[in-house]
Amino acid sequence: MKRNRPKYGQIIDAAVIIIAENGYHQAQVAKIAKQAGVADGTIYLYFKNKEDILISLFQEKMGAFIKKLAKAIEQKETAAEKLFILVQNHFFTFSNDRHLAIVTQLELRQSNKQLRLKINEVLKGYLILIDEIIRYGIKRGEFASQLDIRLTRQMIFGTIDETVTSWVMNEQKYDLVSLAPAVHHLLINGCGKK
Amino acid sequence: MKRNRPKYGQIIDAAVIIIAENGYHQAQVAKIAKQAGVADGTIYLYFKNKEDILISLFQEKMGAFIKKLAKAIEQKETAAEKLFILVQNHFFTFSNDRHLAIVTQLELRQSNKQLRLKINEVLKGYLILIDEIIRYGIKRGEFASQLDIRLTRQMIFGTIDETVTSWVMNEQKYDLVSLAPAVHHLLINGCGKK
Amino acid sequence: MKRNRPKYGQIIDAAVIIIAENGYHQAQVAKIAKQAGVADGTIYLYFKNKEDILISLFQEKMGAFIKKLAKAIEQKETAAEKLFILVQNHFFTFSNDRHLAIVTQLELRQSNKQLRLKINEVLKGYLILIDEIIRYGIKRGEFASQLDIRLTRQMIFGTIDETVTSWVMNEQKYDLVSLAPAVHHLLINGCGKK
Amino acid sequence: MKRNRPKYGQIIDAAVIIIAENGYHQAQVAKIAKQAGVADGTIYLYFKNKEDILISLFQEKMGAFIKKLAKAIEQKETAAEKLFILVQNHFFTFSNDRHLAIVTQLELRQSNKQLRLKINEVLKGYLILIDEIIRYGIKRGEFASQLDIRLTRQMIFGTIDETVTSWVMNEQKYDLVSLAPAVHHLLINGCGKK
DNA sequence: GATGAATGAGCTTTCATTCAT
DNA sequence: AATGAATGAAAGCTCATTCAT
Repeated sequence: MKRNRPKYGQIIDAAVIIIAENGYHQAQVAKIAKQAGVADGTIYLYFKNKEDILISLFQEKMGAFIKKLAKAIEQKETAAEKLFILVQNHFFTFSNDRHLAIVTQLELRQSNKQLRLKINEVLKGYLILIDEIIRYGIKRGEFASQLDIRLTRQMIFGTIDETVTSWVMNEQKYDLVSLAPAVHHLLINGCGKK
Repeated sequence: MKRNRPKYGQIIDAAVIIIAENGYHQAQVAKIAKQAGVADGTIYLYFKNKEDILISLFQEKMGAFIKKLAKAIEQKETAAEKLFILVQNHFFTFSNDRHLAIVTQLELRQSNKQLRLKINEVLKGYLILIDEIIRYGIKRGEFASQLDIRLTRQMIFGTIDETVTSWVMNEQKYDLVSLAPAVHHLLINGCGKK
Repeated sequence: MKRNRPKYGQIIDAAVIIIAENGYHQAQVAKIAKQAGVADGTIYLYFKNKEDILISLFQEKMGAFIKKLAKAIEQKETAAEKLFILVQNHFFTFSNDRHLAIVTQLELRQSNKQLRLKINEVLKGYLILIDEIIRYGIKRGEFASQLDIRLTRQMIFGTIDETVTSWVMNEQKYDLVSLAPAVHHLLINGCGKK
Repeated sequence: MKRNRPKYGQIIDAAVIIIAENGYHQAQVAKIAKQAGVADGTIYLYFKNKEDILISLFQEKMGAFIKKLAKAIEQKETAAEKLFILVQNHFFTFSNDRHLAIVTQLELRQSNKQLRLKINEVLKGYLILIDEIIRYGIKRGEFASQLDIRLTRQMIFGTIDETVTSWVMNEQKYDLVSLAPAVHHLLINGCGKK
């Protein structure tokens, strides 16, 4: 299996760095190959084409994040706690990998519709986690019973995403993780019973 | 002044149509020129370069929207009403100009960091409107006094933006404006006192 | 019309020279452009792609030759005379444009099936001329009445083509035109009544 | 001797199949290796490079054919009979190996001048057979004494070759062997005394 | 002898921008 | 002011060949 061989990960990590440092449109395959310490052609032994690098990158990095997140959420008892874990983990993960933050929040969004559809496919796993928390919260009576699941999910995801994007565009110059409680509070309020 | 001559608006309107129908990366200057009914070279009598068309497009369209929005908000008494007007106008405006919705929510986000910084410059006017509502709501005692202005603004903008983007990506197949009350409710909850 | 503007012919003539001198696989677009005295991109204002240059080249050069040939053949009374004109003109034309001879006899045959099908389309006009002479000869009683048209055409074309190809592969070091009478004699014999 | 080891023939046979089914330009070494059931690198234990496979292919296949042909021709008494055997055997051989027919008539002609010169080297053996028949026919008084050997050979080879190529390009949808008598008749006529 | 992962040179085409008319 | 023909830089991908195992 290709994705278990060391060069696979090497190339993806190189892509993250090159895209973060040069921008999406200046991230030529040749640059990525050089950063990964392989020949240009080697890239194509592991990836179908350039787009495939980007999709794989997103799948690997976000997939791992979502899996870790799902486990952490499971541990918690209340919907409020679960939502807090989600916000905090999200902020923590991107704080710890600033290159990845730039790539997912800014650069990968410059890709074409085709690629973004594949990215959304991956994101679906994340959105499902949010949906589950909302339903759980309603069932437990923590959240208002008349909540529209889709809109509430859009509020939660939109707020978190906008917060991270703002932080990245401000060149990550304040501490993101410490915002988690306040953001969580806003969201809980939004979901809460009046 | 160039922006008062008829061809200026003609070219911007052509750009909106061409980008919406062909996507950002397939919106060549030649196509825009043809749609606008001018020669390729004529574009450069009105705009410095291609990026300048896109920035101007955003300035013209969003600028007009923000101005209109500011006036409508002024009319309302309470922060909750003001926020409702903001949400509803936002949804209404994009519902009525579906080309513009595609361009601002999907296509223009594929531009490079450089361009997006300029776009954010324009958006700042919109964000200030949000900030004013939040402050006004706190001052009037409608909103919780401990609200973090920036985070709250990010929640409001993030939620609205995510809602519109989802609607565009779902090919605008449901009614966006009718979501305004529910979205407003979520946001007011988020801002509200416990 | 593009094919009437001077650069159209300029590029085709440049392609003939470059292909003849460098071979089909070493005839890069950049080389052709340079030889034609235009920019690389200019090529694409006149031709859809590289293959289109080659097809157009063949159409222009062979098309003109076939047209000229048809006129010359018309002038002659007997099938034998017509056939002689065909052989002689064929040899004469390629003798006078040695670059073209190399391109059509050697280099263009290295193209892919796709291109060769288009080339055959053009050649059809030539083969029709041969067919007409054969039918005319049979009708006039010059040629044997039981001749199979297709096979006879293949003999005539095959013989002429092989003769020219041999001459080109021998680096054109003998006089091709002076072979016309002997070749004609062979063919007439082949077609003749016993 | 390498050409006596089983993998040598295996690779050549694989090459014929791959080239016939994929075309010259789509016949990558990797594909040939896979078809032959060997590793890519193994090819280079038996052949100097890719071109060497093609030359060897032609040598092996055409060499065997020419040898067989020479023997068959020897058996016959008259030049006319010998020529008939040649035409018939030629048609028969390619009828029976349609892959080989595609490769020699269409695909190998897409090779570069270099390779075709080597191919011509092999073909020389075939052309010599033709020459011998012509000389024999003249000597025996069957053929016209003033025949130009080279031109007559070009007529014979050109006619046969064109007939086979046409048959291949028509997707081999008629019976080639049954054309032998008519083709033979044309050629004999061409060679004959008036 | 056999393998197959790795190499890296090489080329067509697009398109924003210019400038002579 | 307006035109539109001409420019030319820039990059993803293929595949014959090698060589460590």
